[in-house]
Amino acid sequence: MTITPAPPPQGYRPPTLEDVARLSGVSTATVSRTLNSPERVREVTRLAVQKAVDQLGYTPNFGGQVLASNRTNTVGAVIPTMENAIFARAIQALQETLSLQKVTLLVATSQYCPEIEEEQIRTLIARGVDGLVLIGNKRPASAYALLNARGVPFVLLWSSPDNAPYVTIGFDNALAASDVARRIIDKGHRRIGMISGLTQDNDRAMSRVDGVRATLAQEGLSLGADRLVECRYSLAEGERAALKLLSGPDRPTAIICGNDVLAAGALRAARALDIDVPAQLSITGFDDIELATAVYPALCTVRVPHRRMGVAAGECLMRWIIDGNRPASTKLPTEFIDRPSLGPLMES
Amino acid sequence: MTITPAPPPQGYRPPTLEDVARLSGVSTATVSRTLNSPERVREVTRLAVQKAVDQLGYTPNFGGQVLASNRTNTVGAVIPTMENAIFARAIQALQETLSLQKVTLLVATSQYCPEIEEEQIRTLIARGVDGLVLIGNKRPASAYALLNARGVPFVLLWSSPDNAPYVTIGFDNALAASDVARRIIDKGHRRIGMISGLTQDNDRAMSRVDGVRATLAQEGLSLGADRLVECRYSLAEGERAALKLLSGPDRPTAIICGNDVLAAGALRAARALDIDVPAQLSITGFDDIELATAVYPALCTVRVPHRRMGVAAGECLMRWIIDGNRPASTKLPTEFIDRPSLGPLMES
DNA sequence: ACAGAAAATGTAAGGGCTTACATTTCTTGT
DNA sequence: ACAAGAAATGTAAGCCCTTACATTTTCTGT
Repeated sequence: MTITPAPPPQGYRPPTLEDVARLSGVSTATVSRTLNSPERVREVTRLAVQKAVDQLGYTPNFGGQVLASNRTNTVGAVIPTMENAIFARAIQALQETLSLQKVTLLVATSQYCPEIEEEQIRTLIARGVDGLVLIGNKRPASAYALLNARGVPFVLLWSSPDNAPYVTIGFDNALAASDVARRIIDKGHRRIGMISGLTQDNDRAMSRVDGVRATLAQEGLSLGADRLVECRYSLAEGERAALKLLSGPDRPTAIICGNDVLAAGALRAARALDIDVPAQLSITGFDDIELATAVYPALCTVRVPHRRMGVAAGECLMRWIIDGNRPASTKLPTEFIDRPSLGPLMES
Repeated sequence: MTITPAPPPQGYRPPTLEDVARLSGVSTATVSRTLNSPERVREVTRLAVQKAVDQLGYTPNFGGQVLASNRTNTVGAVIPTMENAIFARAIQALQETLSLQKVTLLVATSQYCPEIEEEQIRTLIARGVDGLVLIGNKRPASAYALLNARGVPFVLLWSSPDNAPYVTIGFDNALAASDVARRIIDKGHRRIGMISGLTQDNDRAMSRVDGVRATLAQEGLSLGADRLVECRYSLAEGERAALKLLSGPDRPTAIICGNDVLAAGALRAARALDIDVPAQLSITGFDDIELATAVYPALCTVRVPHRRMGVAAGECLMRWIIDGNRPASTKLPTEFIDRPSLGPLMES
């Protein structure tokens, strides 16, 4: 069995536009046109060029293209993490949308850290991305300055378009969370706790807390320090946070979680403490990822329009890049998903 | 509130190397050196150049760099899907490793489809990636031809290095699966079923089935058509497959799943049929993603060295790209993770 | 069949950077 | 203080493509 794959033939120089032009007997301009706007080339010419291209195995040189056209056909996205399926799916949708326009997506992650995010934005800009997709609207002014300095089109996802003067494709986090709280109250719950992601630097997490707080307030309830725990978005941290909420006196009968991963952690905590869900404790999540139905009982949650955001971001950004006009923001709806982890308050 | 962010100043032309050279009173070559190999420039000069760079806010033009150096400092990876956390995490590790060398990662997904994968490889090559990371070793000859034609360094992940004449950083899928089967047998199980990912086009799935089959054979057991179901890697499909395995007569007392997602699906099926895990049915997974401990009971599984593969792939590829020598393959160990979803056979 | 308009093609000028090689400047050892 | 070698810097030739504009070919209507 041959172990060494054919090495690049030495002295081999990949064919260039000029080689194709020579072989097909036309100018380089015509070859370029054949490749980029075939409708502007007569059929016979086009065929001849095509033939030469195939024969030589010609592939355009990326650097040359970029230098000459001043476009990379690349869009960048910076997401907090790929490990939460919700972002992975949105990115997938974005990618599919962009690839329809022959645009490639560069994905970077920030680990929810503003400094890393800014660094990633810088890197992507240095790579000449034609546009950017970012999550949320809370970031240092220096990051926005960077974006504006280069005039790179960018759209924000996940936040509410109401909250920032940038093109945003998102949904009303506060309203959705508020709705969850309302329904929990309607089930009779009064001792309600919340596990939130870190609200520092995270407008979505903040809005969700605000929404819950506002609704509780309508009922004269509050979300005191003993009823609200912030932690990073991980199963283990969610579990720890829930243990804390559940171990005090007067423990909550319902816990609203900032996302499904935290809720799954809370579920694990309930199991560890031998607290039945939903009979003794209701738990709700946010996102509606697959995990929500993998756990038992299945998580009551909020469905976030991740795919629609991804698609819309791609379309919106491409429009902006191509015609140069800053498009409008879009607010998408969320959907409350009722599942068994939320139940009525039982008298105890 | 201003709605329109500052537009790119019209007539604005980003500063070039030459602008920096002029301002700092040196040649463009020196500026280039200052940026790319500062140790070759005297300190006073370096400082002067740095100052000019800062003053002008200079950023190298990507196209120019690529064209002149014939390197993009980009590596591509094609993975089946981002929605399985195992790949997401490996990619994360790869990305971190590459970024140490100022290399950017382009990620594409194939949805486990060989044609899409080939198309993605083509696209990445057209974008001038300096190297590629691919999952598995089973793909059409045309895909390998593509890779060889351009002489792009590439490494394969996840497969066993024994199975293909390419640089591979993986582990012994067959052995790991075999080990799982062994342990299940040792717990007394004899009626053993398996839910596998689609083995067509997937050497890892195939190897896992082979491993299980071999071990069962040692005990005179077989994995007949009634005991092996193939399906796509999703929770719902795993559930459906398990329902099938569990609804026949003489149902298995243990089900080996091709990954954790399938196992979580199987767990859901067991719950639907009111079959207790592990008392009446043992279930094992593969990967050891977070999901494995989010479900109840926690999944017995095999820990796959995803991060190590990602890191090794990055290092290996960069070495290859830089010094031009094809590196060796690496086989990493896996670890059996014993958790409650696997229990001894109970007399019934 | 021909003028004039439209379509197709060609010419050639960049675009910004890296780097081989040439030149200048600095070190070192005596 | 000077020659020889080392270090630093400069010169200029590409790298490959796109596109504005110029030229040629084809088409249209009469």
